[in-house]
Amino acid sequence: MEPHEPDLTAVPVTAVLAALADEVRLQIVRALAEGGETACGTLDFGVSKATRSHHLRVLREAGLTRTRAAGTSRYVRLRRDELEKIYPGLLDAVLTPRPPA
Amino acid sequence: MEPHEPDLTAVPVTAVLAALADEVRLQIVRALAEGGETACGTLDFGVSKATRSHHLRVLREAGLTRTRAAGTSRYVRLRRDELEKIYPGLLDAVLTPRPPA
DNA sequence: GAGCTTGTTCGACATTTGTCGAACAACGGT
DNA sequence: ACCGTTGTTCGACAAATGTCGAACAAGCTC
Repeated sequence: MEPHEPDLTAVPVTAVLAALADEVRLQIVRALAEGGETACGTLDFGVSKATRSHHLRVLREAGLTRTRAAGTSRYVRLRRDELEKIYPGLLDAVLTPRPPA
Repeated sequence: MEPHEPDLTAVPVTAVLAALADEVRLQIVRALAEGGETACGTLDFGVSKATRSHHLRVLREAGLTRTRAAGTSRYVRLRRDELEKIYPGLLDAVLTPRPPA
């Protein structure tokens, strides 16, 4: 089945925000922003495989990531350009490790 | 009791995003962004008083709004400047009615 | 083909969240 | 002092959400 990667314009803003409003998913997004395309297995943040898979699906269905299958692995990457186009500044606002107080 | 309006730097990003990741609260934020300081009662989006009060508290405790009491009313306003300082671009990215596809 | 690796899916479960009505509190006007 | 207006708080409840282990699926290697 297709990985269900929606058109970003078809995803409600609230869904995008909700996808980012989780500590684990934010860590994933930060890792992807820094490391580019990454194998799922590399994204280990202290949760089980099942939970990680769940979070990756949420991100994917919110239009934040794309997934490419290769062998037994799956490679995930951020849809930065599209995101920047539709929600300019969003990622930067959220990704900066510690915003200047 | 004080309305519990936290220092924005003390609120985790996920809490800010979660506060924005709700349709009703987004409508409230949009109304505040457009209309400036607004009486609670004016913010009617088809939910009960109790629910509206709940949403306003979530926004306040996420550091997004400030509340001022006057008579029997309470006036709410967006903390735009602080928000812009700590999460530059966030509000704009979220507030624009329909971003250009 | 057997076995290992890599992920997804399937319940199950506890927690959180959005919603409401009702009760309560504070203030203003008559 | 009463009453109406404006909001908050208190359960209660249903729905959504994050988490896990176990089972399953798909691919690679020996």
